Order: sequence, then C-alpha cells, then structure tokens
Amino acid sequence: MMSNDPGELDEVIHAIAKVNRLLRQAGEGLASSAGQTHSRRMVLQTLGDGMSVAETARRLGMQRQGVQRIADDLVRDGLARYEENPLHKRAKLLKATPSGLRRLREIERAHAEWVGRVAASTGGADWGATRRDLELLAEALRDAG
Amino acid sequence: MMSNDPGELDEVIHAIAKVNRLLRQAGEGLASSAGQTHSRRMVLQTLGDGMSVAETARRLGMQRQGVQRIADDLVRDGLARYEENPLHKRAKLLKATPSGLRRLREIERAHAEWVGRVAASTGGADWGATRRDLELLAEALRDAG
DNA sequence: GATCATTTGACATCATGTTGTCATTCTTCT
DNA sequence: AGAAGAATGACAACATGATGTCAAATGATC
Repeated sequence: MMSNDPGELDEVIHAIAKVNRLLRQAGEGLASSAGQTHSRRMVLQTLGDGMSVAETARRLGMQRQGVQRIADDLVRDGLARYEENPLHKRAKLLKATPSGLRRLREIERAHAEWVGRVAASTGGADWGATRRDLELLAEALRDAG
Repeated sequence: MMSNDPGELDEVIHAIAKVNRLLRQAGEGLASSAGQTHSRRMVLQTLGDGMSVAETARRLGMQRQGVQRIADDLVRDGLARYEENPLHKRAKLLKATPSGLRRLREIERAHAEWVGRVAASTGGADWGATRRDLELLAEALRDAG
C-alpha cells in the first residue's frame, strides 16, 4: 500500500478549513440576495417533497437539533410548514410552501451560475479525483471516530 | 484550458462541508483530552513567540473578533497572557504561558499521532494533488468574492 | 507638523450548530 | 399482548464565529 506523508495530510486539513470558510461566505452571499441564509437554503433544498426533521439532519450530516431550529425558523417565516405524517404521529413532515419553493428556485439559479463560473476558472483542477480523496478521508475519519 | 463539469465541483463542495464537520469533531475530541477546545488550540498554536490578536486572526483566516474572544478565554484560564508591545501601545502581544505551552504540547502530540493514523489508512489518496486543487479553489473563491 | 485613513482592541448582538435531557411515539423481540 | 429499546421533537444551555460600532493608536499624505 502506498504510504502517505502525514505532513501533506496536515496541509490538506488546513486547506479544507480555509476553503470551507470561503464556501460558507459565498453561500451566505448567494442566499442573502434572496433574503435567506446558507443553512436555511440547505435545509429547504434537502426537504424535497416532504421529510422529517431527523431525516433531513441525517442527509445533511448535521445534528438533529440544529436542523430543528432552522426548520422552526423556516416555518415561522412561511417558507415551510409541518404536515401530518400518516406513518408517524410525532415525526411530522416538513415541506416547503409555494413561497419557500420560489425562494429556493431563486437561490438555486444564482448558485448554479456561480458554480459554473468557479468551475470555469479552475480548469487545472481534477475535481473527480479530489472528490474521491475527500470521500476516502471522510470514511477514514468516521472509522477513526 | 480543460473544462470542468460544474456538477463535479458541486459534489466536491458538499464533500468539503462533510469532511470539515468530521475534522472539527475529531479536533474537539483531541483537544478535549487536554481540557481544551479545537479553536483554543488553533489560536494557541498560531501565537508562536507572541503575536497581536489581529495578526493571529489573519493567519487563521478568521475574523478578528472571533479570535479576540478565544484569546480572552485563554488569558482568563492562564494559558496565555498579554504583554506590552514596544511597537504598538494598543496592540498588546498575546503569548502562551508555560502552562499554555504544556497543554499545547500535549495536544500536538495526540494530534500528530492521529494524523499519522489517518494518513496510514488513506494510502490510496494523493494528498499532494488534492491540496493543490483545494488551494486553486481557495484562490478562485477569493477572486469571485 | 496637521489631517485623514487604517489598524486595533473593547463591547455588544446575533446566527449557527452541538450537546444534553425529557416525554412521546414507534419498533422489535419474546 | 407486553416489555425493552430506538427514534423523534421540545426545550434549554453552551461554544463558535460573524457583524457592527466605538475610541484609541498608528501610519500615510500633504
């Protein structure tokens, strides 16, 4: 098996933190033009046709309660609502309202345009390979934790 | 110039968010064994021989005030202290105390051992290439922002 | 030197996300 | 059925980090 230099990995770890920060800032900027925030968009986007809060959290890789708070905010602002779940009395289905969907579409359009621009300006990168390595790292971290 | 699929980049973005979360959790775990937290360790480690809060923030890529709060916590707990700065009356130098250095060494030992383990279990990854791609992305994001 | 812009730390406020606890609801096993 | 365990949302406390405002200190320009 090929042996890796721990120093290289350490640099990758720092780079990930840095890029993550930049990505979040960019995400906030994109969402704010539609009066939303990065996390609210992520939750809204993940909901799809209706999904429990716990399931949404799992898909996002977040804690349940973090999503719960965002979800309550979305409902308070009329972008989503809880609907009865025939399969589970307690786990209501969170679903985007028409208004929430409109906002989501706005942000998604801006996001797609933005990703396209970034992708075009990073022609030298091999995103397929990078993605594979990141997934590999995620798996190793889950195993180590 | 090679053209990149925006969809691939989008997947990379999601992977970065996921890995970043896992890394932070791992970092908290490592630091907590020495009674510290991830961010406090980062600040303590960046200080070196003494550095203003603002300079520390720049190196970490964080906001000045975020580091300020961490720094005050470190001082309150006796792990760092402010010293007079001959070059700047207002910008005092933040410096680790002997006790802070001891804690830092503990965490660094555990961290190095941990990175080594993760590096060993991800032999199939090319961290050099991944790092280059991440730096490329960081640059593109800074330009776009 | 005088003036204006920048840098810096202090202070406050806020959004995000984690952690822990609890009661309710569902699922599984016997 | 009944009991034990897991999943779920409500509620609260907390750490993290961003943002904005202010006054003091520094640096740049004229």
